[in-house]
Parts: sequence; structure tokens; C-alpha cells
Amino acid sequence: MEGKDPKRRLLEAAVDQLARTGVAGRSLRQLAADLGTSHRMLIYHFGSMEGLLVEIVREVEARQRAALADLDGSGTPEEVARAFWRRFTDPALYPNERLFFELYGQALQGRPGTEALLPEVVTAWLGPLTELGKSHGLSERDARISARLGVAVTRGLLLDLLATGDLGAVNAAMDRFVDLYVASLQ
Amino acid sequence: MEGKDPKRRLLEAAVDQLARTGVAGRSLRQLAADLGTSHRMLIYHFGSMEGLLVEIVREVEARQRAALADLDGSGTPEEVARAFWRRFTDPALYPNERLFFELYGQALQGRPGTEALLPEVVTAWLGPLTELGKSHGLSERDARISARLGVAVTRGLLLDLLATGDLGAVNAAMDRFVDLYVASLQ
DNA sequence: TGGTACATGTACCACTTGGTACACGGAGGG
DNA sequence: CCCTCCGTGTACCAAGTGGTACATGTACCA
Repeated sequence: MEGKDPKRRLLEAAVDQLARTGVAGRSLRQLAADLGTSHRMLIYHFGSMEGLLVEIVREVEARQRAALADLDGSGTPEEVARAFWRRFTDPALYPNERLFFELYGQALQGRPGTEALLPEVVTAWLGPLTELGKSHGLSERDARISARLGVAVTRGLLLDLLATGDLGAVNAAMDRFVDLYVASLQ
Repeated sequence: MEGKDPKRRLLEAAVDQLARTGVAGRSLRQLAADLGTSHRMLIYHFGSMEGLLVEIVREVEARQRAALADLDGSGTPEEVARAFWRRFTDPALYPNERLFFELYGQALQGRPGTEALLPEVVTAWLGPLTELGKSHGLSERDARISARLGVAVTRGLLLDLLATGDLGAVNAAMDRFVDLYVASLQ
């Protein structure tokens, strides 16, 4: 166990740490102190602050993809949606999601090193979700539109949940959305 | 014209400027240079960097409320939704929306001075939108859930639009949502 | 006219920042 | 046994940071 690159170990620890503290005002030194190393090491392994940020973004994206990979086509879209939503609303994931939205916000403002997030942040999900819709009888076009809407609803309600903490309310809203969707299929 | 407080003028100019540059890595001095003044002035009027941030957040929130105030109860929920969406997707508003989401992300991470955004970011919209639903025959509970879902869809699709720039695709998704909603009423 | 309050600028402070120079140590290969 | 390479630490640097001290200008009121 732990048979990893020191760089790899540092990166994973850094992402976990930044999920807790945020990335906005953190300096190399603060982060290094949190990780029990020196800022010199971060520069050594990642070249610069921006180089580190690039790999942080890449890792956050990779974790999203890992979640995506678990989306197997078994089950109706309704079942898949409910299962996914239950997973996303696990409080253990809140820090990761906060970090995701923080980086999203910075990427929208063009912070160097974060640009890589934007091109894939929506489209990466569209492919698998569109397939799911098609495999349950939707046309390509309909499936694509529904996929996009599903991503938006999920993200919007997650933003709500992280801000308000009102799990009951967002669950009710997601139930409503799934009901609307299911009803439209009949 | 321009008969305003110098502080007020500075604040509005600062929000406009930060909407363009982002708030993340900006220093007092950079911002002051952009505004054609000295960082000393920002400290003088706002007390500190954090004091400035507090007022920035307050102003962004106030602008949201101003948009909200335009939401008059006339028209069906469908008409109101479409009109609102058309306004939100005006490219002239993109910078303000980017700033909004950036501050949202930082508030989620607990950046001092931004906390004020979170308690109201969802609930401020729930009241008026719930009234709208009720005035068109929904129960209190149903109207409230639909309002919450509507806010989430709008924010989620806005995030999509700002990241991808694909206005056609997000418009199609919003149309789909409104259609789903309207169909459920019959 | 004089004074008082607000607005602004200049110069400075201690501190932190990202990044670099350099030295050290240990592991593996010749 | 030495040499080279990787990982790490310490010490340092110039630049920029938020914040303060203090002087100055300008308007308005007595």
C-alpha cells in the first residue's frame, strides 16, 4: 500500500486539503504546511503555483469522471437519476463539491491554470447520459436535451444544498423533477 | 447626474470592474489602479479589504434583488419563466453572472466577507416565485417545491451557458423544462 | 476670514508571496 | 567505492501585500 509516486501522494493530499480549506486565498506555503512539507517541494514537483493548480483541476476532473464511470446503463433513467442523486447528496462529498464549484467559478473568470475545467465540465456528462436516454427509447436529440437538463438540475440543486443545507427541500425538488420527467414519457 | 457619494461611486465601479476581472487574485492596489484611484482610498472608504468585499457582496445581492423586483405577477408562470430566461441570457449580463458564481463558490468555502451571500441566495427567490405559483392554482407546498426547482434549473443552465457558450443548447434545455412543467398542469 | 470635516495623495511599514540557489542524504549501478 | 540522480530541507531574494502616518487640498459654515 502507498506504493505511489511522492508527487502523486502530494497531489491527492493537496486536493483533499483544498477541499477543506478552499483554493482562493491559499498560498504555497500555507498548503505545504497543511501537508507537512515545505513549499519548496510543491515547486519541485509541480514547477510552479500554476502548475500545481493545473494538476489540481485535472485531479478534480478525474474524480468527476470516476463518479461518471459508475453510471452503468442498468435500470431506467428514473432509477439511475435517483441513485445518482442519493450519492451526490452524501455529506462526505460536500467538501469535494464545494471545491468543484469554487474552481468552476474561478475558471469562469479565466484564472490561469483552471481553463481546462470548462470545455469538459458539461459535455463529459452528455455522452453517457444521452446513451442512457437513447437506450430507453428517446431520440438522439431528445436524449441530448434531457441529459443537459438533468446535469443542470443536479448542479443547481447541489448549489442550493451546499448553501442552505436544506436536504429535505432539495430532495423534494429533485423528486418533483423526476416525476415531471417520468410523466412526460407516458 | 452622478450626484452620488464618492464611496457609492467607487463601490459601483468596483463591482463593474471585478465582474470583468474576477475577485480571486485581485489586490487592493490592482483594483484601485483599474479604478483610477489609490489603494489608500479603498481602505479609507471601506476600512479594509474584507470590508470592501462585504460591500461588494451586498451590492451583488442588491442587483439580484433588483432583477427580482421586476418579476411582476402578471402572466402565467410559463410566460414569466420564458421572459426571465431571456433576460438572464443577455450576454451583457455574463460578467455579472460570472462574478455571482465566483462569489458563490468562495462563500461556500467560507471566505470571510462573503458569508452574507449564502442565507439569501436561494430563499430570497422562493417567496416571490412561490406567490406566483399559488396565484396560478398551486398549493403552498407545490408552489414552493416548483419555485426551488425553477431556481435550480435556471442556475444550472446558466452555469452551463457560461462554461460552454452554447446558447442554442441551453435554450433547448430550458424549453424542455418549461414544457415538462406546463404539461404537468394539465 | 478662519476653521472644520471630508476626500485624496505620498511615503512608509512589517510581512508574505512565488521562486531560486545550494547543500545534503540516501539508493542504485558501474 | 565512487558517482549520479532523486527527493528534501534551509536560506535567501525581489516584489507585492494590506494597512498606517501624515500632509494636503477643497468645500462649506460661522
